[in-house]
Amino acid sequence: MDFIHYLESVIKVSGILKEELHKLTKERIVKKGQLIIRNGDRCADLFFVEQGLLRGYYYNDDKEITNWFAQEGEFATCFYSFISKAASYENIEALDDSRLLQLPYCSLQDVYIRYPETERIGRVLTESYYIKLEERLLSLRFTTAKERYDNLLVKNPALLQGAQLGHIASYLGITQETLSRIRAKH
Amino acid sequence: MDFIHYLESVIKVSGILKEELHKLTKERIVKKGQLIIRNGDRCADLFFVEQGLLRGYYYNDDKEITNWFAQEGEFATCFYSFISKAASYENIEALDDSRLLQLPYCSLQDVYIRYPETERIGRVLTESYYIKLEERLLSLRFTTAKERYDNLLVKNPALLQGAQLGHIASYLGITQETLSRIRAKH
DNA sequence: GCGTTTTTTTGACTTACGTCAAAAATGATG
DNA sequence: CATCATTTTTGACGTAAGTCAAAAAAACGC
Repeated sequence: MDFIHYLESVIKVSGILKEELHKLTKERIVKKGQLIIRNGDRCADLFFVEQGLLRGYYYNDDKEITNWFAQEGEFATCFYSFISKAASYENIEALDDSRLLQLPYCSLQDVYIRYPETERIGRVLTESYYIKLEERLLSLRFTTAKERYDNLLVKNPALLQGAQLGHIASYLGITQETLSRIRAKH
Repeated sequence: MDFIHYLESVIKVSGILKEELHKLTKERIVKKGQLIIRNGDRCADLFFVEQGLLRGYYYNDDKEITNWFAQEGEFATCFYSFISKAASYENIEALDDSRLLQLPYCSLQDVYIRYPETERIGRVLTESYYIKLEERLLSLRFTTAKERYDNLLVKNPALLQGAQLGHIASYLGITQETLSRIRAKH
């Protein structure tokens, strides 16, 4: 799924807008292990993963906590920083050699103003991310560590290949040790 | 803070749009204890609390879990149901005699289409609710029960008047018993 | 004001998961 | 392929908060 196709699934994208977006958007190739956003910096770009895998994480009490993964065909950004223009508390790291599209905040705002119909994309996307976050909160609060792991195993087995145990564990809200014990019992 | 003033803080609201919104919006008076949305029903309205206090809650394992409170000047809806048109898993209850403004989903969609600049309100509002939810998740995950209570005490003392202990407790992600013990130690 | 229901508190006990530490497995590098 | 670093597993023990149950306090209806 490429960027323009994704947008076309949400709104009609005119030829002019397509061209405009193509101009504003920059392709970026990153290597496995590369840090794309460092916490403390402002995250002023919206990324779209064309190929590869990204991880958003932060530190809590000196421990790395993975907040999200972005797989091919998904958006990625430090949402809080991107929206509020404040410094990011998250880091973004490439877990694989990846090809990204990069759209600066100011370009996006510009598009919003010049093509008001794009506000709809922003709204619909944000709504869908809200729903996902709500589901995540419910799952962290009311399901056991094992249920969350089993659920991920079913819903996103690809992730368990690309990311390592510690990343998955903190993403699921548990320690590495606990996840290892869960796996040991099949 | 009334509805129109709130909107005006986000975008310019033309006279025509104001009138339009006034026409589409219905005032609704509800009594303390009244159920406004029942889970299983679709929540097809966006509410704005002009006066009073609402509570959104759901059941998990036969236990009531308070998901949010909406105080004066705030919006309230079963977000998931409102966005997706699916049945709501939440209930909405008035914790006080309240005066609400009620805007139906279809009217809102209509406004979005006829006044594209309002998409911006939808987007900005959703963004701000996303950030709040993110903060909520972090707080549930990384702070102790006592820290969460102390924090609420500072940030929203009014809530501790209007709502009862059980509501507050499940909102903070703890049991009533635990919250009672926290309070006992000043 | 008195009895009934609802809400809050207190107590004894349980539990899922965390912590700390060390061993085993895996993988990268010259 | 031997070495060193990183990742995963295993073990012993700790703890914040949950559960169940019953008493105390507050709120409500008549």
